[in-house]
Amino acid sequence: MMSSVSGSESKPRWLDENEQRAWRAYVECVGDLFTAFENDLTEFGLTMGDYQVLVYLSEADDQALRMCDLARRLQLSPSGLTRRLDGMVKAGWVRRQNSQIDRRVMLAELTDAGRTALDDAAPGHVASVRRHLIDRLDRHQVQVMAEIFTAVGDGLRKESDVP
Amino acid sequence: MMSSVSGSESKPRWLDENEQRAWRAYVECVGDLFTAFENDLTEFGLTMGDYQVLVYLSEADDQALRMCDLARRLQLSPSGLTRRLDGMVKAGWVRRQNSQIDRRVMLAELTDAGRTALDDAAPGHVASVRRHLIDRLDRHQVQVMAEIFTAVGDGLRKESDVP
DNA sequence: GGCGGGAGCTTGCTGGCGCAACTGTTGTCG
DNA sequence: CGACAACAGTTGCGCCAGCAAGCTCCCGCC
Repeated sequence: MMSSVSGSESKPRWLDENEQRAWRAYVECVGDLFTAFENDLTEFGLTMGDYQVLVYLSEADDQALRMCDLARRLQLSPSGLTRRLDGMVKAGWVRRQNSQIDRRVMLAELTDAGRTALDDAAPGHVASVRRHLIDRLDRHQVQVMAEIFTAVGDGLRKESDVP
Repeated sequence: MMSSVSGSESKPRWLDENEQRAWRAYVECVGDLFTAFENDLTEFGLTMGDYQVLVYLSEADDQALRMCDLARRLQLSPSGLTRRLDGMVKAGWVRRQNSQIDRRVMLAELTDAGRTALDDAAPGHVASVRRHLIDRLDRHQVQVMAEIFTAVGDGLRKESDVP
């Protein structure tokens, strides 16, 4: 008892028809959507994970981010990021660098090869996102989609840092 | 070059601001949302994967489905399903059964324990879905969410069975 | 000023899943 | 009828990611 989920045990407010449709469609779609993006990216020798790393690094001030910050943005555990970077370092896209300011910190820095890989893949990836997702929606749906996921994302973030 | 994605290489139609917002919010949210559901389900000793198996079996005619049909609905590879069922059989929620009609086929059948596990978890899971997702949206947003993901899902299905 | 708590990263272990290869079964076509 | 393609499921292998433990290093507090 007193779980975060309980309180509903008394009276489970089920989903109405519309909610049900939204939920089922979402659950059944999300996985396939992800693998569709992954498949399209293999052409460039990248995974979605790799691609996101490249994007975040390319947007960072010195093309570099602290591991922990990067991990948070990628929603990845520390160990997960360590290993993903292992691969990307070996591929030559990223360089590890010790921070001068805080010697605990490891910086992940985008290499020229990494920037090139991103530039090569970006058009294809955007096209993929359009083809599978964006271009299937009208302006209004895109607008609402943004609202939905910022709202949900905010909610999740709010909950997780209460403790 | 000569990729399936190409045709866009000539002129990469980038995402406008709204599309960008929708896409980023989506990507950054989806993972956390999934793990939120998973965390809430651990309370009942289930994963999202287990839960979905239970749901689909409980909705099937004889509380049973062919492995391949189940795999398709779960968007899971054959081997993936084999192993997931291994766990669920050991947990006593599902029974394997040879089909009389087609001896290649293995049926996955819901046990009474499985039905009970589902009934126990369902209210909490629905509450979780409400808390993290549905109740953060208004009626219209829910409506549009259903539209979005049925449209995208249809698109994905259409593409994948062209070959 | 040094000491304890906590932050940041890595490593060993484990579990889940996809791919490819294999077995057994069915269906089809000459 | 007999051969061959296609289908259903399982198994070996490898990859990726999370958790827990361990190391180094920072910082606040006595």
